[in-house]
Amino acid sequence: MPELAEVETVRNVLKKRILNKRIDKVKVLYEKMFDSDLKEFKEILIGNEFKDILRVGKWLIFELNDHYLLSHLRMEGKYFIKNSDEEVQKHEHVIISFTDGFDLRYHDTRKFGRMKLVKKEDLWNTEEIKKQGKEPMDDTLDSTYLLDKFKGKRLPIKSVLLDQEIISGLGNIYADEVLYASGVNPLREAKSLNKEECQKIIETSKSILLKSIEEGGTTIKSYTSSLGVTGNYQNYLQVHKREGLPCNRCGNKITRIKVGGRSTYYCEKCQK
DNA sequence: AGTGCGACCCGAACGC
DNA sequence: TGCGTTCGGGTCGCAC
Repeated sequence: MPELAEVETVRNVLKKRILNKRIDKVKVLYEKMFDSDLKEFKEILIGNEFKDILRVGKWLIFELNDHYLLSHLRMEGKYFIKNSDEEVQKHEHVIISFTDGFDLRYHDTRKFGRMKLVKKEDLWNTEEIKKQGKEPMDDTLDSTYLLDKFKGKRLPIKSVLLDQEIISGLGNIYADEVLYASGVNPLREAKSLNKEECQKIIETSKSILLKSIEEGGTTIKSYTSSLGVTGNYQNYLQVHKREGLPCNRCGNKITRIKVGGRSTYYCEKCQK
């Protein structure tokens, strides 16, 4: 489940491998992956090269000459670098071949990921990008901002942390970890959080994401990739996927419940 | 506007 | 063993 830390890891790894290489061929095997015109997509990519890779929230942004290619990995999207003569595997939906004989291949078992091409000048007017809230690492994310966003919200704080329009980058794993580290019960109405608790959420989400990026993200479902994107942060998880195991703070058993249809792990004793 | 829920997907896990 | 069923999880779109 790529969240901000995993997407950042993919960005860092890809940057070392695909920048400034001429694109020779493009093959799209699952067209619904695209929100933009497929023919135009191929025309623009062929002969072009990736100049840089950026990231906004969980969106990967490949910079071309006059365009950006936006890519969202959703649940299980992965990028592989493979030799062009290697057989195309099941679930490889987009294949971008470079003139040096290597491919960038997008692999997505569940086909949830999306790609979209936008003109450079339109990037910040693109709906998907424009609506992203502040990232935990953004120094302008403060308790005033959060209190304002939480105002009047009766939804459980867990669900609100997953809302990318408020804080951008948290997913189901880190939302649980942040709430545990903040000592906040996931079921609390967002509007009930005070300034100190908001502050705590900001601090812990920043430190948890930074630590996770340092560790190369979290690998829950183990997979091997030719990119070597196999993170270590799963070794640091305090509550996620730890149902029935003792809380590292108080020894109480970690509980698993459903919040807004999502699995949520927390300690009933430590999180008030 | 805020909220709730099914749909999109498919492999893995589960139940019998 | 083998088969059918359920689950998961980010985001969108629709209904209330």
